[in-house]
Amino acid sequence: MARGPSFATQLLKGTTPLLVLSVIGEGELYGYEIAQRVREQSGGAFAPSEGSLYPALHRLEADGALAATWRDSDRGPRRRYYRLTDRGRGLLAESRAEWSAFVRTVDRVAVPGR
Amino acid sequence: MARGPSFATQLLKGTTPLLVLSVIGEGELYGYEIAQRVREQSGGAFAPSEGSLYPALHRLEADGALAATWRDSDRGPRRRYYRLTDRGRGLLAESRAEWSAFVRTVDRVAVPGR
DNA sequence: TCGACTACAGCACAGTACGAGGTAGTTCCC
DNA sequence: GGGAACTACCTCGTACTGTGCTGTAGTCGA
Repeated sequence: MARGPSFATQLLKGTTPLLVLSVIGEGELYGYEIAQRVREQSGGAFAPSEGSLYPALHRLEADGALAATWRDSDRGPRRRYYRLTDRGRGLLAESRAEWSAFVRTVDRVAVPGR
Repeated sequence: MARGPSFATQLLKGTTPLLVLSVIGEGELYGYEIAQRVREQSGGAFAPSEGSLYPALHRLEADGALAATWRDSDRGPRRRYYRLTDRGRGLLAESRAEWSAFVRTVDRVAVPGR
């Protein structure tokens, strides 16, 4: 029957930068912690894997939206802390606006009675 | 600066089946017409390219969500008309529910004050 | 005859999510 | 001291999907 990935899995594509920027907007965080925040705040619905989280962080850093610094931990391996740059704050605002517009448009086509 | 595709382009990934099922739910349509409907109803925001529309239709047909028949046109090439099957109607309802849940969850993480 | 539009299809390419694997430090318990 | 479990980062191969381009083919108007 040509079973593919679930609909929800496909929807997830593209929202990672928005989610990541959003949680980092709350304060300086390191990678592992970002994944936990997203998982908690989404009620367990979103659990970004390491294979998608770390590349996304690197892309955002390369784009100048995030700045990062290594710091030792008193318990466990060292951590790479990320914070929003001015550019990142701008990108977050833009991304939120684009997300809202996107939702309105999909609803207009796909959800009856709107 | 590692410029990639726009945020909105990435978001689009995964919504195609929902949009396609939705417009076909309004009545039997052929491929080219489906693209036009989506474009019109989205106010021009979404314009599915042929390279993504036709594969999506074929996938949905292979999944048993759509049934199709060839018919001659009185003007121009023949057309392949698609209609929802019972399975397709079920999938449309499911997809709408998943979409709504997905939006609520993203909003919870990414949109402040909700 | 030529261009524009309709209508379908296939291909190479690009971007992203995931799973699996690797490295390395700490903690706890037997 | 040995092993499991957890923290924490990273990279690789794979799968899926959207796009642009090309191809085929019919109709229509200048």
